[in-house]
Amino acid sequence: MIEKNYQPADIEARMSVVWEDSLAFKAGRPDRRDAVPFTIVIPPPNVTGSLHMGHALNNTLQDILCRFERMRGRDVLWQPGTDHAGIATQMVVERQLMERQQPSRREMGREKFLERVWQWKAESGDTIINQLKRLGASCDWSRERFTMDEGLSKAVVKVFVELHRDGLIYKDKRLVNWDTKLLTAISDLEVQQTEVKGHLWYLRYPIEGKTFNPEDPSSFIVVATTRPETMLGDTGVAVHPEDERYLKLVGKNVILPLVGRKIQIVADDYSDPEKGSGAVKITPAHDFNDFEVGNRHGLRRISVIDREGCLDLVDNEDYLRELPEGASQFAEEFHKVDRFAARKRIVERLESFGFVERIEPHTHMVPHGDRSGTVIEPYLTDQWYVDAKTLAKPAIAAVRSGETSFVPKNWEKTYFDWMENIQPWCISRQLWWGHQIPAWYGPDGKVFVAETEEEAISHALGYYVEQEVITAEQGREMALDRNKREGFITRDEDVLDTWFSSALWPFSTLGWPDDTPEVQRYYPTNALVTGFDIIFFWVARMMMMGLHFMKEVPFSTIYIHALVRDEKGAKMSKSKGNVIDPLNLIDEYGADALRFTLAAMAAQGRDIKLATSRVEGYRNFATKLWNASRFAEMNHCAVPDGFEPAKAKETLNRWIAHESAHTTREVTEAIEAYRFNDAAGSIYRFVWNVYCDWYVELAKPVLLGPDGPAKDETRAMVAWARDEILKLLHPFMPFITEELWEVTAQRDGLLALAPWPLKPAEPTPEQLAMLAAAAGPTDPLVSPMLAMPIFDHADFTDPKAEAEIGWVIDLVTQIRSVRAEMNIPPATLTALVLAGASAETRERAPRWTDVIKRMARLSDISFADRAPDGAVQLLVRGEVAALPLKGVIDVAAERTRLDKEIGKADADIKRAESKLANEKFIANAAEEVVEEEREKREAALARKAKLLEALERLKQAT
RNA sequence: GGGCACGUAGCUCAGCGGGAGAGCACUACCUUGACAUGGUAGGGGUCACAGGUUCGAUCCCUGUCGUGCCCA
Repeated sequence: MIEKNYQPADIEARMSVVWEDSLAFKAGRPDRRDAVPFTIVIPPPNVTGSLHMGHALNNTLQDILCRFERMRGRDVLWQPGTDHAGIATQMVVERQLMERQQPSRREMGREKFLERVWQWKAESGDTIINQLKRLGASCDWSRERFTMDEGLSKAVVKVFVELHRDGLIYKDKRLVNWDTKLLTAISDLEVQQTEVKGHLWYLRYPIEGKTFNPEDPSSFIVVATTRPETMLGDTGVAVHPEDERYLKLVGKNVILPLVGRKIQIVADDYSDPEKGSGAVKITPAHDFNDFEVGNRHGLRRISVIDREGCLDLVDNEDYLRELPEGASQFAEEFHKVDRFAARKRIVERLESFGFVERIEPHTHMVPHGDRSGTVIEPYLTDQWYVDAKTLAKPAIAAVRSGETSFVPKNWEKTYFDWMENIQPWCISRQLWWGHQIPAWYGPDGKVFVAETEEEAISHALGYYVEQEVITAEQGREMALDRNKREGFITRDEDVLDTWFSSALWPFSTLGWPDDTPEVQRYYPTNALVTGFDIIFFWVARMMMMGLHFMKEVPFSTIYIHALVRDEKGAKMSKSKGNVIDPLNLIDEYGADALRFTLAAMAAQGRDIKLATSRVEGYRNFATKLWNASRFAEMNHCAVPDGFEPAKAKETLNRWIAHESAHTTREVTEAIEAYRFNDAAGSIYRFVWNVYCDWYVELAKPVLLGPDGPAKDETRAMVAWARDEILKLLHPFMPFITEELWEVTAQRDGLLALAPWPLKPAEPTPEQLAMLAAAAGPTDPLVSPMLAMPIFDHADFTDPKAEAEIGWVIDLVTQIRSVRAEMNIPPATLTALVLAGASAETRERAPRWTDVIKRMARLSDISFADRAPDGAVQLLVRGEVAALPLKGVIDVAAERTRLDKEIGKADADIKRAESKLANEKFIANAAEEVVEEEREKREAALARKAKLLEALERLKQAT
């Protein structure tokens, strides 16, 4: 029994339990053992996060694919899980500690702090998972993974050790993006360039051997800089090799103001003669470009800023080397001054000595940390790097060859551009929460990379015995006795970039490095569904790691969806306060409505500006379906055993079977092509504008009429078409459809596992051979080329039924329209006269008398040779339908109406004729197009003739 | 500066070489036995602008203006 009102919250709560209890989403169900697998790995959300609109969209689309393929009979694995999100999570917990005025991370120490983070993960880790369940995500929840699980950690260590062994991971001292607030290195991708209004300072650097005089330009060279405080670390000045202004100065030295260091003027292309003064100061330890210039000219690197962004001068050997007397006093004065305060003070000091020529306002891009928001400091440290350039090569080739393809295709360009210019990937982070790097250091700092500490110590002992640092005897003792080797080697404190473990997600979640049945069966995965913002962070790295370790691409299709924005097109962000919480929408309108909205708006290549009114509209759509199902129930509609829609006798029933088959094809093809919006639009139209608006209405007289074969068949067909709707709609609106499926009939099983109305074809041997030869997409069932369906009922067509029902619809629509135009009240019934009707119409009409009378509010339908005098005359598919309204209608108004109609016909005739008169059109246009134009002309001419006749009759009547 | 999108009804968006579409909003009428979270009918657009290609351009090309995003 269907409840009177559609209450999404009740249904959704109940269906979640039903699915969970029946293990509906479990991969590898026994009944699917022989089925072709279909795999998607979820983009793992941050374990401490909560569901935002982007997740809602992302997971809705994945769920549509998974539910669709599950219904098509495949063994679906939608692999769920969460990401430990190193920096983000550590920040959350640290903030908590601060708010609760508890000991800080450093005060409590690494071990205690990590315990604390795990505790927080245990408390909040279920939040997002439960939210995904509320959305209806049909993941195999029994397989949930976490990037810091034991198994996944094992994969991480293995990958690190192997890449290190192969020389693809290495340690290097170079400039990194340093976050002075979080006190860690971050990767290029985590840096956001932000436009900042700053200044360009023009500084005078005195030339060696000349007496500095601010009035004498030959006594100094002017350099322009945006960061005057880094001048303390300058080790050169660069000018362009072809810049004639400075040619004779190249090779000479300048004396660094305030510091007294002697530095060289070098010629380098990096200096842009158009910019600033054409001369730039070179600070290799604090600027990426300067670092390169320094390398080219063998300039020293002097770090003058510490990890917290303060000047670091006292006891700084690099800084103090070769400085004149008195330099240490200056160092003490500025030591530990914050970089921005130092900027001000140094400029003041320079000004007081006349070293500042001028200051210009200057807008430029300044790097900021995406998490901390603080200005990133290029900082010289030892970090671990991945040789991304080498790993990128196969990843580029795989997309070039089409083994993996992007949908929409234009993202491939973005992918190639980035991959072809890829930089070494800095993977070490000075954090505590994450995978600790499996590297140990011996007493002299030598690195031993190994999967376990035992392994590392054995390598180390072997090495140091060989090096005669320890004796063989000592080595043996230390190997045997844990206490004796205590502190001999120490583990690298750093952890890995979160994205390092995410990069392994498509195979680590399946149990790799163990050779599990899941790895065999579900790798490579079929589709990856994600937003463009993580193509670099995640997609590219999965491609690299997948190809390197599995020798196969991780997925054959990468579907890139849009960003969800607010109604005005602004990116949703907490700081702007324009965030729409998907859970609020679910509470208010139901998960089905939200899902349908997102799917309907997910047109390729376009951002989604979410308007709540759309969600409301689709909630109404769900209500409509609910009520239509109630109607079917009230009329005892049920599908009898062995019912075959294609064998229906009644035209109306054949028509809905025809329309249903058409919709099935449309929806199926659209989902296969990732055109979610088209699929949603197609099913929406079918449910509302075909099934509800016409089929059910046209069926009412039969259902309310006397019992008999026609009524039996109609009851069956109403229920059958409803079931087809439930199936087609299920991937989009799983809750309401599953509920209706359950309550409308005795079922063999869940709708989630019911067969899709249109089955994919098994590839033929020829197709398989073709596939092997082409070495193309590895997934025959989703490859468009091979998706030649075996139709069951979906190839059913009945043009005759379509024509007949089309006539009924046109007739009713036109009568309604003219009634409204003539202001005939709904309560007034009118008669209908079919004038000069064809044999076909005379045969058809009696079948629809009840329906037409009911829907067009008629008292009677009759035939006549010609329309009665003073009647309103309509042209329906070329024949006259007359409403004798003498006395009721305004004759003048009717004449105006007819004139307008004639005008339209004239316009059509004119358009068609001008085209047909054009020789070039006849010569060049396709034959069908020309023929179509002729038909249009004939139809319009006929229409006009009839209308003129009608007008004539009207005149006679008055 | 380079790249990628996008300017279509009041709003949010589809469409895309052969007569402009949806939802919401709006107007009028309707509580008819699934549904007022509804029904019926209707108004509303030189498809940003200017050139070009074509028998034919909202659609393809070029340019201009405007908007957004990504990378330097």
